[in-house]
Amino acid sequence: MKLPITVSESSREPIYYQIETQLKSLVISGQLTTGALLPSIRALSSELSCSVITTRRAYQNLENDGFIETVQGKGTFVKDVGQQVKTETKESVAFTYIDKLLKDLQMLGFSDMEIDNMLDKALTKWKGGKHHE
Amino acid sequence: MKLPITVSESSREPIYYQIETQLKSLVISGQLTTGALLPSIRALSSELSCSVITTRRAYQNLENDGFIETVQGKGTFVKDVGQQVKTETKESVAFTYIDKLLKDLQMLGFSDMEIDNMLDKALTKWKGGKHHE
DNA sequence: TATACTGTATATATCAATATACACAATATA
DNA sequence: TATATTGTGTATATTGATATATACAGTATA
Repeated sequence: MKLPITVSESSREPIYYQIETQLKSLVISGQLTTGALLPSIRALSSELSCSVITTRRAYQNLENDGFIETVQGKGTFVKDVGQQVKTETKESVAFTYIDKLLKDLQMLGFSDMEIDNMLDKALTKWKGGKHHE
Repeated sequence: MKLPITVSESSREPIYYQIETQLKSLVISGQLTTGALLPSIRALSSELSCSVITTRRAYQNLENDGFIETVQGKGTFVKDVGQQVKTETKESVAFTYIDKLLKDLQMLGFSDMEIDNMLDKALTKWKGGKHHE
């Protein structure tokens, strides 16, 4: 099972955190359903060209947060996450992301109108080009 | 001279990098002009409740990138950055930020229309509430 | 019962952040 | 006009977080 997860070497966020965040997104968005078997830490570390310890740490943090469950020798599985928790988490995370973007763009010196225009343009391009990349 | 710089303790980006990024934004947005004296590494570290070494590292990286210049015993000053470089950097950085947001929102499972609506709403709120915070 | 797959634990290297002592430049003041 | 003081940036040593390789242990299956 190959998951749509990527890590950026140039990002300053820890690799384990990049993995953790994306896996959490896959769970709360429903792309990974309850009981699903996740890739083994070895398979994932090979896929992402990182250490087993790094994928392990991501899994462990998610287990501590109640999103997944690991069983020695068997594998790691998605736990049941209530629909309400999913929705609330999604919206909360989305708000945080958007808010940060607006702050960053303002600090770069863009006006409200410029921000508006850039977002419009980016969205149009995004909708059109998403499936060809 | 108090600069509009903040560091987030919960962010997983290194503190020196948060400072570096925001200072660079202030320079390329023109909010800090050529020759301007930056706060001393001690003043800034005190303001941000971090170590002198951390602010120092941000300044040093910016010096290596040609944005500022430090003089032993005197202080740190903004270097002359060409208008073209400023504009290009601004647009490039903005594009990177927006692209990342769209990717993140998609991974959270939002549809194009939902993303559109969320951004619209956030922008409206942003324009209205910006000056009251 | 061998082997091939799971997750787990230990030790090591590098990066991020810190406190503290050092060196250079401007300035107040005796 | 010395020189003490206070402001700059700089260098060293130490702690904690991040990432790694490698050896260990549990589980399923050929």
